[in-house]
Amino acid sequence: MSVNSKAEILKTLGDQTRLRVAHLIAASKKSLCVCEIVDALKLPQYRVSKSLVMLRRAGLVDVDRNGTWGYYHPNESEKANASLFEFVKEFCAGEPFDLDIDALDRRLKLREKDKCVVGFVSEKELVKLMRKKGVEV
Amino acid sequence: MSVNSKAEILKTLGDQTRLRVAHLIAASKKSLCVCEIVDALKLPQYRVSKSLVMLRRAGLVDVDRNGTWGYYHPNESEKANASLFEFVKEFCAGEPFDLDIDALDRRLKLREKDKCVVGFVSEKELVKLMRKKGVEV
DNA sequence: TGCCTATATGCTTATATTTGCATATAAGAT
DNA sequence: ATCTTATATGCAAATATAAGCATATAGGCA
Repeated sequence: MSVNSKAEILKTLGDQTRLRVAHLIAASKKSLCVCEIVDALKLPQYRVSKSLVMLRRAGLVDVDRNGTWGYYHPNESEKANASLFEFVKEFCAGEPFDLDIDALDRRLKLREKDKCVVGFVSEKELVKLMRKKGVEV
Repeated sequence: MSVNSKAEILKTLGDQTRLRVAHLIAASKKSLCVCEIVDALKLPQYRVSKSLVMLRRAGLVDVDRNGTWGYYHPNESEKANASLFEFVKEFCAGEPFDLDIDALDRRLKLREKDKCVVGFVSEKELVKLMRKKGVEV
């Protein structure tokens, strides 16, 4: 791989939004739906969406589409990515990034049969839905 | 460390010139003098110099100054950097980056008592000096 | 003193990037 | 068919960045 494409990968990760998104995808064992990422990071949808496009262009993530819903996960077809995502996880270990993971984990509790079944939800709605579902808030 | 400064580190590495410079510093066991880097990468001096400033600002490298000469090495005072440089070495392992290492190794043969004693030298001069010194070209 | 040489830096231009907003697309439900 | 919802994208403005060249600084040496 050229010097340029290696640099391009790091540049893509070198942005707050994209790094948080990539870290979430790296750290989560599941494929993540866009609205789950949006809610976990509390960022505008278009920003997450654009970040995902760039991560995809850099060959880092891939998407499984299921109707309108898109599930993002590390792109395993590039075998170098395994260690890259390991690095991202380690590099982002600790305080500020952990909070994203926590928020994601809560949000994932709304899944049914391991699939996302709601779109964006505010914190208030999230709590309401968790109560209704009977999961720990 | 904030999300921002982590992203900043990756952004700093996400540039062809800076990545090549960082890789050279990561892969070399020795502190490298600016002119050695310039010659190994065959890039304009100001470009290498500016790259080093940015790598330093990002906390990645540090310099020991010896008169006009500057010797750059990984900044060990940030303990997270050890694994970061390990990553850079692995990430850049292989073809295009290896050529930089080869060029550096040749250039380092001109050192005396492990110190750089010449400034920029062209390929032609390099060969001449190596012959004069009696080292393998 | 004045001249080299190693390295850093200021300035300019061209180009890229980020952000935000509005809107498009497209699938599903009523 | 229409409405809603999930996701993507086009555009404009503000800002940042990279590249190149010229020049500054500053140490060592004649």
